[in-house]
Amino acid sequence: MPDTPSPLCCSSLTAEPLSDGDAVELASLLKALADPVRLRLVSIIANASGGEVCACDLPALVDRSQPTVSHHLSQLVDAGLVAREQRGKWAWFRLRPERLTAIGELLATAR
Amino acid sequence: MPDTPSPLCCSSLTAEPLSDGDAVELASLLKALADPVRLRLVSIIANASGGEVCACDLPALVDRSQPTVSHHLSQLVDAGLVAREQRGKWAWFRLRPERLTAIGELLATAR
DNA sequence: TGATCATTTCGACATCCGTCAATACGAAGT
DNA sequence: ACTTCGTATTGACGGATGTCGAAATGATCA
Repeated sequence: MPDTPSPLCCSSLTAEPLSDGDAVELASLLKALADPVRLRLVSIIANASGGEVCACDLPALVDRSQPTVSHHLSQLVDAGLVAREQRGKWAWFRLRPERLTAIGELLATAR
Repeated sequence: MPDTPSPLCCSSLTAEPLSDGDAVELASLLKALADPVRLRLVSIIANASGGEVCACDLPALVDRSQPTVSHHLSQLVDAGLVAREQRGKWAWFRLRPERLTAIGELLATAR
């Protein structure tokens, strides 16, 4: 699990043509976000009071089975967009804003 | 073909939980971008001198067959990220920066 | 150690997606 | 009209993805 992925920090879509490797990495990041359920999970976590949400509440909020929600959360965590913390028997999730804003700034520099 | 899609303009990921419909629409936009070949196409177009590229050059640049490139370009056009113009027998493509920056700003407002 | 409860993993299924070869379409020129 | 050449569409194939029920894992408490 790469904690500090490489190309997000400096590359811009418009500064120079994307290398093949950077394109694959950026695509996998965007793919983690490019699903309605995962987008709603992210926005729910972002809007939670205290900035964190218990996994136990999420299946009802996005109207999916508990295994499905767990699957989507894993993808968000793997992409580095969301952080997972185990507290007692509950799992809590919070946003990693740096990652989101990094993607955002990369796209926002289009000209 | 919606020329002015609704939720991109005002909604933020963090302002309030995404509605189901907005999530679907945003997801389809991100999905259009979440592919290595399409990302490279976008960055190639963005870096082209004159801001536009002839379709005839693209298969070689992204190392895919002509039908595959045409398919990807269609998806980018359908998503409103790229504009297509027929000139003689050649098709030229240019970026639609507003759409890219809109996505970017939406993601960049994560907190 | 058992029992209980929250979460993840597994297995299966249907659908979607990227890809190419073959074909069809369209615009220019002869 | 016919040919040529660039681009789009079709059809098919393999692999990835979203989904769920069932079973496995892990953590707490009695």
